[in-house]
Amino acid sequence: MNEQVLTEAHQHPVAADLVAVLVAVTGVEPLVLTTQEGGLLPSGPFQLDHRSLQAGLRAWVEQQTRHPLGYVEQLYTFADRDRTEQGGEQRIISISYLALTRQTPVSGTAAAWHNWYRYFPWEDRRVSSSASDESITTGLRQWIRGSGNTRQRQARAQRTQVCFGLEGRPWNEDLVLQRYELLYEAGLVPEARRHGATPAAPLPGAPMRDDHRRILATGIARLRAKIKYRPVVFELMPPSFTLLQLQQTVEALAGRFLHKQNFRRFIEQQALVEETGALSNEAAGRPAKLFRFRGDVLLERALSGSKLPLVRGA
Amino acid sequence: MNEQVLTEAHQHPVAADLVAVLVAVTGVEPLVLTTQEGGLLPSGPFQLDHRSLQAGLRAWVEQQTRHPLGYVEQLYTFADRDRTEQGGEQRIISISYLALTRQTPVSGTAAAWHNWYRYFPWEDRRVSSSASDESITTGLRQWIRGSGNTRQRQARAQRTQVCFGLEGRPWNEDLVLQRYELLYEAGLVPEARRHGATPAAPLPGAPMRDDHRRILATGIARLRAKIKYRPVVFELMPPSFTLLQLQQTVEALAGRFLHKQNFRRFIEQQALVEETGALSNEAAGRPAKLFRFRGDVLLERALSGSKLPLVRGA
DNA sequence: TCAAAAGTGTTATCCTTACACCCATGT
DNA sequence: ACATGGGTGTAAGGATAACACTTTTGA
Repeated sequence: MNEQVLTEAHQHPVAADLVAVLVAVTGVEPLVLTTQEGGLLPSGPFQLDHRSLQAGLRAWVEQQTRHPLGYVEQLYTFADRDRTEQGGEQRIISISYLALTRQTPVSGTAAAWHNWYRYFPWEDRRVSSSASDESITTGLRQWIRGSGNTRQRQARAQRTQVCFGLEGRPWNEDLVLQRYELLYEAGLVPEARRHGATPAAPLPGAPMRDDHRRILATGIARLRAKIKYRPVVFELMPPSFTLLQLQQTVEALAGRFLHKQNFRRFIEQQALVEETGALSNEAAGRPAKLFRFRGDVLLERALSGSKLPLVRGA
Repeated sequence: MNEQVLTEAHQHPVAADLVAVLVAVTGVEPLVLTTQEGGLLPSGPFQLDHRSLQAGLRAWVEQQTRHPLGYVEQLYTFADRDRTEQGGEQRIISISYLALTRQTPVSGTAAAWHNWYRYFPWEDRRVSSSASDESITTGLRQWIRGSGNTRQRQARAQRTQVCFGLEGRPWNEDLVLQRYELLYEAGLVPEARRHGATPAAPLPGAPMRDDHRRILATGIARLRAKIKYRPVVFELMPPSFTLLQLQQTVEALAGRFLHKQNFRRFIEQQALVEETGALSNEAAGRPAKLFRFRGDVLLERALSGSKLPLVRGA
């Protein structure tokens, strides 16, 4: 293999881009911070003076949006697909991050918060599925029919059914990325046109530049999965909150309504919150107890839940 | 901000390295594929002729080890810390992957399989914790004492207790990376010396070059967490296997013994396997039924388990 | 007084954990 | 016969899902 020679000497240069999916929630709306009139996520190149990837990301986001980052975790690193629209010589790698914050107004920059369902209307199952669902199923049915052999047609049909919870299958809110990629393959999102797809009937849902919408889908999927087993929601909450506010925050992220009593049991069973003693009377109705997050439990126990059936002794 | 100027024009070049944590299991041993006498994981630079990151990874691993990859998933992208020992001008980022395979002998290359507990002896709780545990607790106690104020000392003590399941706390097998990083911070692994730590008493457990041992820890942690909710173990199994073999494979990965009957219920409850009809009489004792993995279920249902208390209607 | 939200009680069902015990085979 | 591993039964306890109902406030 003559490639072996390259191993030592050449280090093929690439450009590394840092991209942030910065999320906040107000009331019942999940928000994502964008630049360029909602067409891009905050991002910038990884530079030599950045001490680490995270440090670089923080620098870019704070510069572009005047918004300091709190909780940050790495999402995924992308390099395949035609990543930039112009498509120059150099390869670009995107290292993406999920960041959570209490929403604060952005001032004096081109950054803006947008409801993330603007980009993925089909992901909000709280609204009685309207125009969005109609055009999706129509478009996908066409894509299924458009495939060559019966075998492939069946595979496409099944994939569609699983992703969108059709034919009696349950809706799974975690499959955000799978759904987006399905629509991409089916040529139903404008971004796919850059990949030489037939320009099918456009779907409701705003596109983004480069593959930022795909990155956003990755972020939403990760967050939806994570709130189930890690107390990350609290990064999005004010210091004290009512249980309804907490529930509505989770509902905003998951795009689904939750069962009130069972949700409360779910929360109290994890012993993650404690009463502040104060009451809230912001909403109509009866004043609710205010709670605060017990940050200390994160240290005390390593929440994980073994899940495997261990033997007693060991 | 004059950095803004850089955004458009400059793309600071970095080198992107692809690193694979390739795992297999034989009998009761978890194995990882290495090069350089066990000092490195298979790796190589991302090149212009690689169609995607994964494609590049596959190319490198197949070239270095003659071993084709099956299941592959991205792990994490590293860039912080002094990544290379020489530390040149250029920044290097490592994009790491976890790969699973049925073990096959490697031939005619410098690659070799090693039991991964060679690098992390303390992670195997199946052997009655011997020399390894002794020197760890001693070393960490010293590190705790060595901290300035009482507050920090307490924090270190608590972190140690959670990570290593001390003071009545349960052992959590998922905290592989946290444990390694703790030992790194405490200067108890040789790799830390590159970071200017006091050369403390060396711990049992082989080091690796660059930060490959950290990447390996990341891979093990991911795999241990994942086997609990995704049927990835089957990537490591032969086409047909007994339930004991399956259990021992999981035990090898988790480093813990499992409860036989409950493990079987756990498996059958997920309906992931079916009997082949044949029997195995390789081991002593009564011949066991052979099973095969039902790959079809992966398509049928999107296994996920909502976990959130949804309302009936929606 | 009525709408809106808070909060309590209760049930059946399922999963988890932990026992104890019997079965089939090779040496 | 006995060691080794295969396989079954079952009972207690906790978590989940689904009910219905009472309480407290503001308008």
